[in-house]
Amino acid sequence: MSSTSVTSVILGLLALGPRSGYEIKTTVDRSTRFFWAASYGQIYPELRPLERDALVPREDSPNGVRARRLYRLTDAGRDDFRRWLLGTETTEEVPDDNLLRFFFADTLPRDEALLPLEGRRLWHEALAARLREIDELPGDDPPFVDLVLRWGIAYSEWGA
Amino acid sequence: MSSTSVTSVILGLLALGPRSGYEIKTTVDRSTRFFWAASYGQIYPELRPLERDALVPREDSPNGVRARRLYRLTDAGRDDFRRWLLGTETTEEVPDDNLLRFFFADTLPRDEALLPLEGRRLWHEALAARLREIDELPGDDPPFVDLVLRWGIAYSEWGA
DNA sequence: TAGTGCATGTAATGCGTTACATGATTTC
DNA sequence: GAAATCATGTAACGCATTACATGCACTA
Repeated sequence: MSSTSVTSVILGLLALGPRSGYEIKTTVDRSTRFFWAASYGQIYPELRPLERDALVPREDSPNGVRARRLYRLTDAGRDDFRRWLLGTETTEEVPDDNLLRFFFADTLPRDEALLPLEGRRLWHEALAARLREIDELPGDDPPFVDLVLRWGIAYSEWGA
Repeated sequence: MSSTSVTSVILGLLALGPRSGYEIKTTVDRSTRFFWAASYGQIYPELRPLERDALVPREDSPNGVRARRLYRLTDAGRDDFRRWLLGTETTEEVPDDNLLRFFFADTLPRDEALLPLEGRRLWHEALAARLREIDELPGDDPPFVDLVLRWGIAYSEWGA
């Protein structure tokens, strides 16, 4: 399975309940859009290989009369998703993966649900440390440039 | 002049002092990288039209012996940059422009330097309002999805 | 009955990153 | 004298957005 963010998000949304491609898109637009967006051009093509890997077998189930394809997670798919969700590959730099895991934390049982949250916190701390490092070395930065750095530091620290 | 972010950033860095393409890249890597990055593939090609528009006439000035092209802002370029910096086109959704204006605020005289900061605050408030709106309508979201929304709201409110 | 929303998909387009080419110069 | 850094640039590639094509169904 290809491991881009789209894959994980699709799997995650299907873990919350069966959906069509169209619904995946609208859900993303309502929820993660502010930090992570997706377009039909990503979603529909990605559904194909996911079917192939037996992760999401589709059921042609017309809702009322209108034709649409509902996708549902198989156990294998649920496992794959769980593996991603509990994964901790520190994707240094980009906050996406961290936030997305955070976002899907409630698909986990109660006693594990805090792990993604913890991962996010660790990432925040790592970022804060790196920014502080930069802030302390040369010293020839104009005031506002420095302010943005401080803002970044404060922002990271606030994530705890 | 094309009005992508690269343009503004190049202009902004040159407003802080003359630089070469290489130095523009390294400066960006040290400073804005965490929220806005640029590659040679963007920087060097963009320098050409900026020259054409007489914004940044280059001077072939070997530093010591090594050949490099220093770029300096013309008055016209400074004006263009100032116009962008004080601009308030609310680029709804994407925080980049806001943060970048924030970042370059110290190229402005003291009495105007707070304007970009204010712009950033307004953007934060607008975002917070929108998230709160979303948070309040349907109500069928699982707990952590809601938590992320609340996180977004808190984050936005914190920007004040 | 005209317009909007549901629904699936693909092709074109745009844009940024990665990788490469090239060469001088400092540093170890 | 080898490796790292300074320095400028371009071509290929990958990937996501935009726009388009298509058609049914609900609603004003």
